Amino acid sequence: LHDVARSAGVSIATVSRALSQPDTVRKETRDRVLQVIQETGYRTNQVAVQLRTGTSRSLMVLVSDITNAFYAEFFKGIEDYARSRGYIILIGDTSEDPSSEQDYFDLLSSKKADGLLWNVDATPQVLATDSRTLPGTPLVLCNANDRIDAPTVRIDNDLGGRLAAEHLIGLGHRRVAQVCGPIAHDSIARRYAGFTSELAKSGCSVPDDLTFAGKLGIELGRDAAEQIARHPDPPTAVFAHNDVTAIGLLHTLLNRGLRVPDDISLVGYDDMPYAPAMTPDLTTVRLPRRRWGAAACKMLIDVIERNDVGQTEIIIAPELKVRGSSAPPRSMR
Amino acid sequence: LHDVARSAGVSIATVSRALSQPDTVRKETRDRVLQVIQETGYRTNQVAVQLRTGTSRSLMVLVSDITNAFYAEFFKGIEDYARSRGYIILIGDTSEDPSSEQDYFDLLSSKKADGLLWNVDATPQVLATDSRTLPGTPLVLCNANDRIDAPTVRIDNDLGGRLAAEHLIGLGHRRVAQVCGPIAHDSIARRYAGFTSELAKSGCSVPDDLTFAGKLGIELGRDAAEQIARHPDPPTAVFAHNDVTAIGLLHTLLNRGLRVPDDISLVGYDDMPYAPAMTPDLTTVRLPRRRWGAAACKMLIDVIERNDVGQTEIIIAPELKVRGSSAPPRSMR
DNA sequence: GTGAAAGCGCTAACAA
DNA sequence: TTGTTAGCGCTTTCAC
Repeated sequence: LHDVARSAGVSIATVSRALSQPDTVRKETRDRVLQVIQETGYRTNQVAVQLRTGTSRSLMVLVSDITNAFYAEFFKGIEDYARSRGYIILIGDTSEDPSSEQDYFDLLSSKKADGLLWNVDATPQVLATDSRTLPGTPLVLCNANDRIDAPTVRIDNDLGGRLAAEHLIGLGHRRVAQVCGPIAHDSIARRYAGFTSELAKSGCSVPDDLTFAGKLGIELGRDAAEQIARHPDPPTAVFAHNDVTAIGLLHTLLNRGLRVPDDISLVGYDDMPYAPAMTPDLTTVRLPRRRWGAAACKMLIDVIERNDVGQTEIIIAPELKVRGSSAPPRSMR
Repeated sequence: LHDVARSAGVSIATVSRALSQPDTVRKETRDRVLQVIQETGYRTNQVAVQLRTGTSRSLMVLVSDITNAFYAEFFKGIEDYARSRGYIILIGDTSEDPSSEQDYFDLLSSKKADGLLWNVDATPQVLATDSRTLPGTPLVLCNANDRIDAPTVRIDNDLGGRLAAEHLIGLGHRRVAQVCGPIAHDSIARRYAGFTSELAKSGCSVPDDLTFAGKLGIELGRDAAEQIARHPDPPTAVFAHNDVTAIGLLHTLLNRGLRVPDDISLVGYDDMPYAPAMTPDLTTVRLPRRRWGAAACKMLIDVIERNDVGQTEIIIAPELKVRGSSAPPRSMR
């Protein structure tokens, strides 16, 4: 900055102004300054700006497991929107590890980021031990969490569960299995509740021995499929709480000689990119992940910039994608 | 800091030292200071530290498309290793957009990050227009790129291609198709070169009308499959440059009534989590993505901290995972 | 319209 | 062992 000022024959204050408030500087002066900046390739030091102004134009995004391919589109939605408002994003993976969470929170209180977009599943342990750890920075949740009071942009998982149930009931299924994630996660609990309550409308319920719960993933799907294949009175349909799990189910069911959807129908959740390329292609509840990320990001930036946020909770509706893995049960054909 | 100093009855310098160089402070003083910090919940402002010391203990990771699920494990490898050395990572998606790249480079010259881990595919356009844009910060590439001179940690894609060819040749295939990504990408060019050169050893080559190139993805796989299915003299095996593309191929081949691997064998690349859950499960070239990320991250931190980096190029070997989608051609059975 | 100077919160050289 | 102080690079009053 000093060098630029010297070369342009002005003070550093003028250079600074030429950059941040161009109209407060006479045109000729401004042009001269910008000329020098062009020549020297000067770039302002963001850290100094940040220290001085207390603003970083960056957002922290925290997820519990970056390994989950599910987040890819979600990040993209955030990234694109953030960029359009002049922010960049910092993605962090807490691995649900308290010390890791603490590290990221420290960055926030250091004002390295202006706000936090938190896709929290389980209530983080930091909150249990020390309520002070949640920094007084703008925060938007991407999942409902009754332990934390903050604006939220979330998927309507209750609706998602109901869509799946409605579809299966509509096809004529009455004996149905469900493969759930950790019920302590709000998003999972709602899928579960939506699915079972919609079934209940038709007098159906999922028996305990057809309810499988665990960490969602291929392995859980495989395990559930094994038990279903061995079951004396097997279900005619299964609802899996995400597509990866559904893939595991599908693979093992086919291996065990069951035909999908002839013997058993399968409904997934998420609509991952590979869902339409399974054989049979997977009926699933589509989550508009990119839109979800963008909406959450918009709300966070609005909070940061104290714009009119309007509603404090946005609920995004999923959508059923009917494909080849679901059909009426054999008894109906 | 001032407040803590006042409460503890010492100077701010002592507080600073108690935190960063505990042994230069008398134990009693230190304890008193730490006590106060504990009570007040003081957290040091990283931005100020950064401005003063010129170090941020954070690393920038740049990829061209975060939407690619392939990166998930790669990020995790980086994250875990970075954390073990006390660094945090900032993930950015350039979308191969020059202005976006420029924004991220600015962060680097601002010293918001101590170094850059760059998984560059195509040579970025910033380099073409302005050679000054590449900041003088520590840089490690995660893909070879002859336009940029920097330490590199990369996958041995030549070997990957050769493993696929060797496998197919070994099974007895002689008429083989290949579905490639953009040949301008170094990683793709090497897969291609490795595959074709290994085939050449057995006097085989991939005819032009069985070579399909484009943006890797389900659609490319589908298109290739259509053409293969219609081909008057179809191949007995296909090598796809990644698993997503292989999934698209598999789906359409099966839809067109071809049996895999009975009529046609299929080999993918990457070993994505869903590869073993396809039907048939996918033979593929496994890339140890987590190890790759960790190795790259280690090299970058070593460069930053001026440790002995040793070699300046690390090449990570992929590994063939033989599964159900490949078998000898019908003529050999 | 422009310049001088204070200061964001911290670290490190130097002094005591 | 501890305190004083300069200054990292910038923005922003307040004078001129």
